Amino acid sequence: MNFSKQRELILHALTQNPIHPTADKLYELIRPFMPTISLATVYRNLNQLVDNGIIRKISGLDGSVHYDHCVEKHYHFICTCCNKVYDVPYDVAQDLEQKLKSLTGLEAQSSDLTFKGICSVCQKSKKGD
Amino acid sequence: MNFSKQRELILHALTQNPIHPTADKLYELIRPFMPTISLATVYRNLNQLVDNGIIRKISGLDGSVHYDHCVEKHYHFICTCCNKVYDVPYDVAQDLEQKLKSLTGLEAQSSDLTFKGICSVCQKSKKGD
DNA sequence: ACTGATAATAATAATTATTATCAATTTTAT
DNA sequence: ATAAAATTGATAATAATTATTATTATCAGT
Repeated sequence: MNFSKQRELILHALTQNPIHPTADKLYELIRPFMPTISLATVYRNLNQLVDNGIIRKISGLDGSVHYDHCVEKHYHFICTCCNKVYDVPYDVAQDLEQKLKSLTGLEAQSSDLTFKGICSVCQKSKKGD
Repeated sequence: MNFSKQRELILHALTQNPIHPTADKLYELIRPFMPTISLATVYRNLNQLVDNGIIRKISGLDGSVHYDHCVEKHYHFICTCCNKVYDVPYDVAQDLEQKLKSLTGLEAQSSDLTFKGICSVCQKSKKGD
């Protein structure tokens, strides 16, 4: 992977906006700084960054894929009401790959744990109605 | 939900083909038995069955969503080589929602754990080359 | 500084996946 | 049997992603 301004911007936008954005949201975030950037470039770079283990994909939300700049092990909580993605600390479940191997023999390179529910913000606003 | 032949067939195809198929794959599987069924009907019914907790969605594979007839708690292993989806028994990780709550306070309605790696079939065939 | 090889880009077309629309048909409860 | 509600097939519309193509940027080696 060579250096490119576009890739820098995408990575920077991901790091500065820990909102687990989609490719499209990133495109929006970056355009003010580089109006000429192409959506295809965003997609291409995101895929490359994922392939190189620099960022992570989060799927599970309906429709589009979200991205996460944080490589440290952690999980996600998706609010089914506001669709926000929250981080969940690693100690909720540890060494899952190891347990998988000892129980089934399968060797996983990665694991992805995602919870779904209603976040506290949405629970409060619902009560307030 | 009313009864309909189409829904019966979709559910039956899912149960008889534990390959975690996509909507499109199910369409293929069903057409020999009912050539007039519409792809839209397949999508519509899958969504309804998911909403009623009769089947489950599996996302995480690139592209399309896969479906699982089994409602019993279990997880998945996706082979990055052949793209097959294997079932992983529940005892690999138990009571995750409870641990989430006690550690973070978040209340999850569901959790989804997916491993990725290369299955034994693909590992063997690679060695054989 | 210049060059060739390669990688990356913008713009857009193409593809794939899914949902919405709607008139016609089927199912269910009366 | 019949009316209301639900479901269907066909297709259009939308959304998400990937592929294409001509052009431009990067970088190691002159």
